[in-house]
Amino acid sequence: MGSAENAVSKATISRMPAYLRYLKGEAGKGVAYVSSSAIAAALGFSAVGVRKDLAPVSSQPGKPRFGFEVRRLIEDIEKFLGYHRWTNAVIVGAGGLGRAILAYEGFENYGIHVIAAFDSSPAKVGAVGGKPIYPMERLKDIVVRNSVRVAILTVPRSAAQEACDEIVQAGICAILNFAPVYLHVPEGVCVKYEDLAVSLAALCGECTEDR
Amino acid sequence: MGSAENAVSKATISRMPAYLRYLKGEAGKGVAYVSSSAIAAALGFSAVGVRKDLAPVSSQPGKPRFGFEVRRLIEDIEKFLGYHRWTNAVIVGAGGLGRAILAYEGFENYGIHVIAAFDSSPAKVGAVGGKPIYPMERLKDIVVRNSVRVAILTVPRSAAQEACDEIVQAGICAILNFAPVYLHVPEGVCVKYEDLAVSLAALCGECTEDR
DNA sequence: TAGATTGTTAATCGATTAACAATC
DNA sequence: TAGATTGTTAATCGATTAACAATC
Repeated sequence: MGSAENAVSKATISRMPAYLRYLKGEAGKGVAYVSSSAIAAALGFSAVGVRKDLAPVSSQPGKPRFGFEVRRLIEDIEKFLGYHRWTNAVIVGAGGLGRAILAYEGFENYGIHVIAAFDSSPAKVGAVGGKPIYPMERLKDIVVRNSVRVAILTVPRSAAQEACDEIVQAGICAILNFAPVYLHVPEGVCVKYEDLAVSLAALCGECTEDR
Repeated sequence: MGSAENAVSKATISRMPAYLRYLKGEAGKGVAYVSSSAIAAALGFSAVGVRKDLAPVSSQPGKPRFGFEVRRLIEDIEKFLGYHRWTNAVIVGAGGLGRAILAYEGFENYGIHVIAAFDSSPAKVGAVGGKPIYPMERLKDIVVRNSVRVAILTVPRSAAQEACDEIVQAGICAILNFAPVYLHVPEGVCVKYEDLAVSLAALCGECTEDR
């Protein structure tokens, strides 16, 4: 529990979701054990790399001749990634994307409760998929009362910085930003840019590059 | 034009969108020149790193005492990232997320035309934001006719692999996958996992970690 | 036992940082 | 000119790969 984390590199952490996806797929097919080389082949990594990644995360060493126990490893990675601590999140901006995310149920698997959305337009107030959409005025109140730490920002580009300021004002410390704008935030607040167009453009690039 | 790219590292490329976002923000404020140290401070990078990143991309070296010309640099980075070559894309799965993305106009800035969506349910056929939603049967035909190379997969988890197979069958070579499932694809097809829950969970982690 | 697979130590590779000369 | 800022060469750092002993 020391502050010097047990030396798991960022690169390793970034690969964990890929392991998790693959392992869940195998578990679904009823596979009980999987070797590092099988994982590596499926994911395009090296087998040694896989073992090195899994070593500090797995609660039980892999068994020579068998490999890793799939179910147990899934459990370990989820625990490692913190999917077992629950976090409350809100959505700011109830347009098409915001509403789609509000209705999406997949977050629960990752220990995230998306509890509500907010929009400055009164016309948008209401509910989607059983979850409420409130007017912006209520943001701070609800954030504080539910100790929400994370916001998903899905307003149009032009409204992004203003909405961001309100979010920060409400006391939120992490923003997943879908607006393609650079956001100015005070120190201590982290922003992750989830720019669909950039992702897609990058993919196009990769696709074209190797021919 | 040689196949050995002019040595721009992957790490450098991954930072380009951040530069672009920041520069566009400054351009919007009317700033004409910006120094590497200003960029670095705003983005949390090192000034030397910024200069090294920009050197191979910028068509004109930075001017001592001034820095880089904002407008020109934006132009250069966009060109470098290929936002000027147009690519056609389609969406597979016209649920909430698929429709939201279909209606989203931001892709045009990145040289991407999202031309249509497809869904296996006849009830979903129609249009959103002036763009058509076709039945899945028409996928291959339209992909071939418009030489679509990229697909955005927004079907539910359970339908993902099957839809993916159809996409690959239609001749697409890159998939942006929003379903939280590991996809099996033939060699040469690249898949990017855009797992909202993972992004959000990672953000929560970062947010919690440093206290 | 024999063989497959693991975990670890050492070597390589790539990217970042530090130091400094070049330039407007 | 003086000073701020650039681009580049060398040193450091971190992550990946290679080699190999340990294990069921």
